[in-house]
Amino acid sequence: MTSTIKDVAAHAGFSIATVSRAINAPHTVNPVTLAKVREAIDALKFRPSPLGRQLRGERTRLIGVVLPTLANPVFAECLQGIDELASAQGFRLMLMTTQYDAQRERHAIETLRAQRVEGLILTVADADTHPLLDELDADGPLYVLMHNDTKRRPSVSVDNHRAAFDGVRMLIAHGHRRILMLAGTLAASDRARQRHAGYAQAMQQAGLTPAPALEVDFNAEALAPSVLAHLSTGPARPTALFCSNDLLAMVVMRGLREARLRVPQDMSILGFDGLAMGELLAPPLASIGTPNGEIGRAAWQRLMARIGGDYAGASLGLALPHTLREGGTIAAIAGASLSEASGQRCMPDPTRA
Amino acid sequence: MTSTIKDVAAHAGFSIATVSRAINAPHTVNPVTLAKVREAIDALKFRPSPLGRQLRGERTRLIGVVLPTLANPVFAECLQGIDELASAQGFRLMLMTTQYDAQRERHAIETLRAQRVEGLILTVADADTHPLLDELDADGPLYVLMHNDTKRRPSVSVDNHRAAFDGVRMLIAHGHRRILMLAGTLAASDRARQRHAGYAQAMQQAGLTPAPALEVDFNAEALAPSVLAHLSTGPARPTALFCSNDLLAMVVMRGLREARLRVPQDMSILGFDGLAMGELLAPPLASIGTPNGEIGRAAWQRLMARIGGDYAGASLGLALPHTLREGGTIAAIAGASLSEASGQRCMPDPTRA
DNA sequence: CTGAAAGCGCTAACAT
DNA sequence: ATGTTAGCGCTTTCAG
Repeated sequence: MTSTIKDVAAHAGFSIATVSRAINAPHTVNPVTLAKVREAIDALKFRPSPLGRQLRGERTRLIGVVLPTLANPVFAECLQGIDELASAQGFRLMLMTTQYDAQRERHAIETLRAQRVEGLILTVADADTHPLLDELDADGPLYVLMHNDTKRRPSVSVDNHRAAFDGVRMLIAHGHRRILMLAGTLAASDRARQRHAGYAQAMQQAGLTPAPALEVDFNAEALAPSVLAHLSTGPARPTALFCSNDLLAMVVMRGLREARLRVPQDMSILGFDGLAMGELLAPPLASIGTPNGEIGRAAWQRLMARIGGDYAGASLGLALPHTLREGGTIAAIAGASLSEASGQRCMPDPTRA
Repeated sequence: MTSTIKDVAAHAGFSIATVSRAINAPHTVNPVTLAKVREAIDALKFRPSPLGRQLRGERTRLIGVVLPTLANPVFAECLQGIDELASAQGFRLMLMTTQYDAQRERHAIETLRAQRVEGLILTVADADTHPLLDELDADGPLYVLMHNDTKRRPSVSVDNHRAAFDGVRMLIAHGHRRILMLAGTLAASDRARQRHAGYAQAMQQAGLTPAPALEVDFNAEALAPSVLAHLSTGPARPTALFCSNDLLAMVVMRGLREARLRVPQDMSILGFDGLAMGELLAPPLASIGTPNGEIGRAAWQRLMARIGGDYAGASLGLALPHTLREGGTIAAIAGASLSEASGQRCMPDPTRA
């Protein structure tokens, strides 16, 4: 395995150029020669080193992937989707995670760039205001964003605004009037912003008053007293919570249980992400679903399109359809008209596609 | 960014060798020169290409990671642990997944090897009988296994036999006598075998008869009729199920619910993995926990030790301590003595450490 | 159809 | 302290 093209050439009795051709353009070499070279390759268990090729300035067949974390299955699923296509097409993946940290984002991109990746698939905290992406636009490599919901850059996501809007409308159709949105500490991300905007629009459209998102500490064992106060006190307490992601929704559900609030009788819960695991909860978690594997695969295809020179079709944001999973965590409030709830079937906004 | 060491040299008015030294051994160059070179580096936004270094035969600073899948949080967590240390130490990770497929395992290892990774961290289906690992032992690169529980090779895991033994003993201490083990379709893995052996030993030691593991289709929506028949019929039906992993346990819980069997009143459930998510279920899933992040980090450290030439300490299997999470999915059977349950505190077998 | 040689970006002797 | 040069493994003109 430490054998090089030189060894093969010597073993076969030809020049390294012929060996190279035998590998990369078999039809240009004499069949007899070809056979001998192949024999030598087998005998020496030779595998051409990508390093040589890469250095030679050709394609490195390397794609960088930058994700916030793998602790959230959303990203693990995306990566799974990417990996599927990548390995089928003979590309290698170089992975870096950022923990939502801007400095680590910068470092990851620089490292990958230095490694001469041919393309980059990434999820950043906030795509619109990201100077690094401007740099990438300026002098490569080509990239595609995942889950960053922006019109200004090549990306694959769902329409977060619309998705949240649909979800909250569904809560309203179930008779809820006091609906609060809960967000993780990462309220600064572009998707969190857009989900809140969707929430606000749905509320206003129904003549209700949206509230700012309430920040919840993700890693805490129980819900903070200040948060609980918002949820359980008085006649004005919310009857439904829209959580900006499923992991958060699960933590909140546990917190509520510990606070002796029943889901969904005392509080309805709507998550965002559609994690498969949510369905296994009791009651099964209602959630707005994103097709993560599909997002990963679509991001890959767009990246390949861009690398192939197809800038026109692949330069803008692509919104994949979201789904609405109506689990057991949503109760209807007495007297509500449910007629409004049906008929809204989760289409992406066509102006974004 | 497409600038090379040559460009910098030209810009600064020195030779490429001086530039190289300025980067790799700053103290050996004249401070004034150094300043000029650095200025040029900044001006051109030059970052040395790892490719050149790698080809030069130095360290590639590349580590390959081979995992069955990222859909199971167990592996995502391991990867997270690895990534933590890797990025802190300036290594890059190349990731490949195998979907438990032997051919893909082979392909992944060959690809990574061709890329000249300095080391490999992997989880394979069955470590003991794996010819590829013998090849790796023979001519590198160095590797460490994760979650493969074998004495014969460098690995980091828990003591699966002992862990299953502890867990099943706990079930027995709760008064259960008819305990069945359920396994995913991957019953062929080394860990599944050892978990079953642990189950069998605990049963026998209590004078009970172990049964072969019952295979369950992971991806099915509901439990197969044939499986349900095993679980729900007659007076000899099991009162407790030991599931070979948490994902399986969750699927089984849903299946039981649909079959109108209550957990834990009608059936107790014990999982394996200790996924954080299991605690959010209702009732919270009892499970044997593996410290996945820690396993990833330990694997990294062993690999680094081996690369550093420390073969003695890092060449054998390391078993990290498992934990026993007693969730709400386990009910006591009337008349059981619980005295036996306490006192067993999840230590790894000292002969393995 | 095959070989010789240049060069990708870099490091490390070896010279100066 | 700095420059010159060879060479890592490979692909690709350019000659034969």
